[in-house]
Formats: sequence, structure tokens, C-alpha cells
Amino acid sequence: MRRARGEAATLTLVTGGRTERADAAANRRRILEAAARLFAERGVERVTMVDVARAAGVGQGTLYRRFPSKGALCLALLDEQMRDFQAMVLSQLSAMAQENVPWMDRLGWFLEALVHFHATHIPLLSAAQHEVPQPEEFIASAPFHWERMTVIGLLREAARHGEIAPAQDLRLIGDLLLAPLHPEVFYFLHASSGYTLEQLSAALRASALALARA
Amino acid sequence: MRRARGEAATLTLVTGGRTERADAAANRRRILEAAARLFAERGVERVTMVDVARAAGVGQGTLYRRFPSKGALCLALLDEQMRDFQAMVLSQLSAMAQENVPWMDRLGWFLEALVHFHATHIPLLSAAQHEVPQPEEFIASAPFHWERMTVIGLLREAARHGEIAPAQDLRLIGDLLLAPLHPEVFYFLHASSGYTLEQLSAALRASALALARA
DNA sequence: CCCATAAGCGGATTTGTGTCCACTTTTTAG
DNA sequence: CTAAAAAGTGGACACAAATCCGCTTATGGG
Repeated sequence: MRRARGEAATLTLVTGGRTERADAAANRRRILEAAARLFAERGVERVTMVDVARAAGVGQGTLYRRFPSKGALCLALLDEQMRDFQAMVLSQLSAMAQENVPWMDRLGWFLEALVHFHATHIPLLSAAQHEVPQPEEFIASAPFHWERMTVIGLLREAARHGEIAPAQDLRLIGDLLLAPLHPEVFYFLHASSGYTLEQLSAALRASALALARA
Repeated sequence: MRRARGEAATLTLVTGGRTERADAAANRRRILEAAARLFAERGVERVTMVDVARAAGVGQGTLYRRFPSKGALCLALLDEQMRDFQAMVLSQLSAMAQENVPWMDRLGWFLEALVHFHATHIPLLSAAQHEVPQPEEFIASAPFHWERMTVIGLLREAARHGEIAPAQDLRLIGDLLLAPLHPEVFYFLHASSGYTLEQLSAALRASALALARA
């Protein structure tokens, strides 16, 4: 497994003084659209990167320049698909703020929303997690990072408002709450072990309360 | 990614009327030893299957006949390395039974033992989980299955002895407790997020109590 | 011991992920 | 407008995981 070349590309984009070229931006768009279509039709595993490049009308070098691995391509798609979800979450949390909903109830709601989002996106989540070259890349990615920050943030606010004990290591509690949402664990729980989404949601809500108040 | 051929080999071994041939058994031994050595020296990722075959003095076809993927080889090694650990666990649980230790304390001890086992075997655990062709193969494997059965078993005994409420869905609680021990999650918690083994052990013990009594 | 059968063998080959680098195109400053 | 610099391109190529199948060997029954 060789050094991921996209790292260099990423650094170039970040440190360069120029904006992204128009042709490159258009190609990126094309690649993402082709990948989304092919993955939805055939499943990630049965689509090769050559397939994606062909469907996008670009060469392999172009594809890899932009997405250093198949896993990175999946993560980029996941990031896009999460945009709407994130907007919905922010909107709903806003509405709850207007109504002064208890923070732990907001957390419970968010965990349930996560369960449903993960359930409807399990193919791409699972592929993203499995296709990244380095094991820890998935958890360190932007989508999972956002989930984590939100959970920990809600816990912190709950503590600040006296709903839970402030001495808790809230970061660790947040991480423990999110562990079952790791794609492989989640797939095992939902698809293999047969727990319903309602069961999982209820369990996470109960966990949040139990852990935060223990 | 083509159909795993080892499935056919496995079925043959199970349904065949014959015992394993002596040469095949010896080759299997040789392969496992070579792999253990090379993986320990260079890390799983830097060792190719050709390296293992050469070191074992067998051909590639022989290697793959026995271990359908690199991940399966890792799992087999993990299974072996877990033997001593399992024996130690059984022995310790026996000793606790003699002393009538509360079941939840036994569970807490087991969870802590798991944390330590996972910490000292994270390279192989991580590789096994990441190298298996199908995402769910790891969790369904024998080592993880044993962990799961033991945790759920201890919870059930705790309920039977009135230490925790029996109405709980103990299976789900056990699964939630084990989620942070999934290799990728565990690596993230311990190596990336900086939680010590003591912190993780304490958190799992507290989780067990909180979840089971909630 | 012999023979038939089934298990087992291995190295050439395939496949998909990822790399390489000479060439092309876009952008910006003068 | 022009030239230089930097971003970007793509298809040949490398590599490691995995497959294939004709050939070999071990086993058990007669």
C-alpha cells in the first residue's frame, strides 16, 4: 500500500494562493455525480474506480488526483448527503431552543435522528468505513467528527444547565454513546442481531440518561 | 472482488467424511507460524501473502486454500492468541465463583480484562477487522462472538441472582457495552482521543452498572 | 499391496486499487 | 496580448490480493 498521493494534492489546494481551476471543479462535480449514480445502481463494491472514471468522462489520474482512494470518494459522497441532514438537525435544534426543551431531550432527539440517518445510509457508510486505506480514517473524517462534536456539545450544555452532573468526563460519555453508531457495529446490531430502529433509539436515549447521571 | 473460495474449502472440511490430511495440517501450522512471525516483525500491512507463503515454504494456492483472505489469516492468528486469554478468563471466573463474588463485579472484571487484551493486541485486531473482505465478517468471527456470549452470560446471571432488573434486554445491553471494544472504535478512543486503559475500564464498568440498573 | 478417490498443491494469471510523469490547459501578471 | 508558472490531465504501468486448474499426493477400502 503506497503513500496516499491525495495528501499532496490536498496540501497543494490548501497552501496554494489560487482558487480551484474551473475545469478541475467541473471534473470533481462530474466524478461525484457518476459515483453517486453507479454506487446507487450496483453497490459500492461492484463498481470499480475505472467504472467511475469512465462514467465521469475523465482519466484515472484525474479521478485519483481528486479522491486518493475509493474510500475517500465514498466519504466525499457521504459528506454531501449529510448536508441536508445537518441543516435539518440545526433547524430542529433551533426550534427546540425556542421552546426551551431540556438539553437531554435534545440529545435524545439527536441520537434518534442519527440512528435513522445511519440506517438509511448504511451501504455508503459501511463502504466508506471499509474502503479507506487506513483503519482510523473513517472516524477521523468530517461527517463522524460533526456527529461527535454535536453529541459532546449537547452534553456540555446539559451539564451547564444543571441537568446532569458536571464532574463527568463528557467527552468520553459522548464517545461511548456514539460507539454503537460505528457502521460495522451498527450493521451488526440492526441487520445481524435484529434490533429495530426503535429499540436502538430507545437504548441510546436510555444510555445517555444513565451514563450522564451515574 | 471475487467470491471467497475458502467457503467451498470450509464446507468440504465440514461435510467430508475424512479427517484433515497430515500434509495439510502441517502446512496450516507452518503458515500460521510464518504469518505470526512476519506480522510481528513488520506489521500486517507490510507483509504480503506471497511473503507468508514463501516463509512457510508453500505455494500461494495452498495458502489461499486454507485462508481465503488476508483478513481470515489474521482472524485465525487472533483466535490462537486468544486461547490463553480465554483459559485465563475461565480460570479467574471459576475462582470468583468459589468466593461468591457478585456477578456484576465479575462482569466488571471481565470488561477490564478485555480492555487490556484489546490494548495489547490492537495491531492484529485492527488488521483483522480491516482486511476481511466483507465488513461484517469481523464481528461475526469466533473471537468476538466469545466475548459477546460471555458478557451477555454474565449479565443474565446477574439478573438471575437479583443483582439487576430482569426485564432488561440484556442482549442489547451486552452489545452496547462491547461496542467501544470494536477495534476501530477502541483505537480511536485509546490512541487518538487519549483515554487511558484505566479510564476506559472504569467507563465500561460504570456503563455496565448504569445500563443494567436504568 | 494396489487402486480409486478426494484432498491438496503451486505458480502463472487475473483483477482492481493505486502510481507515475510527460504533456496539456488554465490562470495571472506584466 | 503574451509568457511563465502552476494546476491539472490520462493511460500505461506497478503491485498485492486473490483465482484458476492441471497435476500430485495422501488416505482408506478391498
